[in-house]
Amino acid sequence: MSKKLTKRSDDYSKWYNELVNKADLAENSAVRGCMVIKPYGYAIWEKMQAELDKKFKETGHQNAYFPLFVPKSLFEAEEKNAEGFAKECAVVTHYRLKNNPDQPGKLMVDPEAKLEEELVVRPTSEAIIWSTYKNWIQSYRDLPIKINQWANVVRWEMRTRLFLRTTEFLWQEGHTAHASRQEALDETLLINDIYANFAQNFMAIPVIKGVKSESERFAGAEETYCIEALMQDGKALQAGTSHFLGQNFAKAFDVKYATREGGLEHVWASSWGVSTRLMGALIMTHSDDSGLVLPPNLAPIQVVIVPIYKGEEQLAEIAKVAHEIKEQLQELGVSVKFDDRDNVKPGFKFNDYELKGVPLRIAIGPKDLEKNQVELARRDTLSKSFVPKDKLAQMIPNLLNEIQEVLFNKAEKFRDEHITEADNFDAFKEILNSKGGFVSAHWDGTSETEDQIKKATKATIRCIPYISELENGSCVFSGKPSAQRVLFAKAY
RNA sequence: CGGGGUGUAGCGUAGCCCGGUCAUCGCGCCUGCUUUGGGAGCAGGAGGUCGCAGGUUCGAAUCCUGCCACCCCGACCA
Repeated sequence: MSKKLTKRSDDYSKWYNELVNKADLAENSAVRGCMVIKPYGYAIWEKMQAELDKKFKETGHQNAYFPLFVPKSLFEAEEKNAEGFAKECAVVTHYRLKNNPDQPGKLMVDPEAKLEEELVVRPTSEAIIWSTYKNWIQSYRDLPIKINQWANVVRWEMRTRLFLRTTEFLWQEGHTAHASRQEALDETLLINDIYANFAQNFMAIPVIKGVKSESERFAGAEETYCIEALMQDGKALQAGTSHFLGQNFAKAFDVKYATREGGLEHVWASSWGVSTRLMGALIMTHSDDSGLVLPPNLAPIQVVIVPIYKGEEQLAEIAKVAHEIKEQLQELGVSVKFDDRDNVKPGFKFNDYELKGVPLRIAIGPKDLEKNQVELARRDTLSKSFVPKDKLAQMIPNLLNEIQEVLFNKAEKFRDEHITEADNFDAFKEILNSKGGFVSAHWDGTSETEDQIKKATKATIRCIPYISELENGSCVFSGKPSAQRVLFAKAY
């Protein structure tokens, strides 16, 4: 296997897979379509979790946990939701194995141990949660309920891809119940904003907030809001969704509350989630041919110190300086690793931390000790400079902020350059085939047209952006009147 | 479930058409010495039911049959 990473431009999928492996983020497991998230990858996910969790709690949400298994009868209660997920459910039908009489040493499913009712492994938790909320809600005094759960879900997809689409994935899913339509809608939008801010400010991933078209809407929702990001290969990625569920689940599970006025009404709901798919977005937004590039906010290691030395005495001298620097920086809240492994050479370490996307690298050698300086290298620009040792503490926090900003600006510029208007279908197709990215075009509002466009180009409506201004035009496909542009793209 | 492809060491592979010291090479791993300012060098070493089961043959990784697994392209999709 080559030491070098495949170039992004040569084979984007191959580059992506190699990067995920070589940066020590995750690997395919022997289990169909599932992945193993390795410690380094998981550390990044934990950073995301911590930040999101903080935001949810700041806005009055609480964490809870609901069962993995959903009895089929509950699962099917909300018909549209059930229908939407039916084709990708793992189902538990038996609860016991036994020795196989025909093949000694092998086990078989015990036909005697068939479940009365099959259990669906949750592809999403609305059903199990709403069957529980029914017991929790009687009066307007019980509302709102604003709960989030960190969990795994299973969707038996035909084709999988590390982080972007795996059979099992980790996510958070929020499920709220409210006394009024407006309150539930406000919640839905609030969360979409939280997602957008998180993506942009924390992950440095520019996103477009919008509404899904009917055919892309969550099964069982009245409206799906989303954030859409653009990857370096010109394909769009849905990075998060927030659904306004109306009273669909309340009706399906008969969840009513006594109003202040003495009436009895169904409650209003929202649900929302982001998943480990965001890891994929992170990789495909910032990485380069040298590997992962992590925004400082997400980097488990923000600064790595690599010693360059001959012999143990020299290492000891360098280690003394390295530890000084490390302590100084840690007091400022910067996470630092001093890599004094003796079994790999400095050059290997340089490459390794570049692959892993560590934002800043400090190299200290004998020449630096003499001059009281260090070599400081930036991952985002791959540039190096010599910095007086005493300046580091004041420089580095600022530099980390700067890198965070630079990464966002760079990604935003790329994204903006890849939003192209098309006013006829030939231009539409041409844009998709050449530069890719989002195509901003008029659409007549029908699912039929969307479907035809998808068949012809593989592009779908990613969203109807919030900011899309009303503008009279005619549909790029059917020529029928349209009131605003929507964003099309090929998507992951 | 349709169409195409692949199974050889932990990973990536050569060999297969044309059966016969063919089990090849690279990475990784182990030991030793020398190295350390951009993925170390040299020497030695360990590691294989050639996917599984049959068949043809004096002889099969190689040919034939069946099975299994995986991958890619579609349908599906956070």
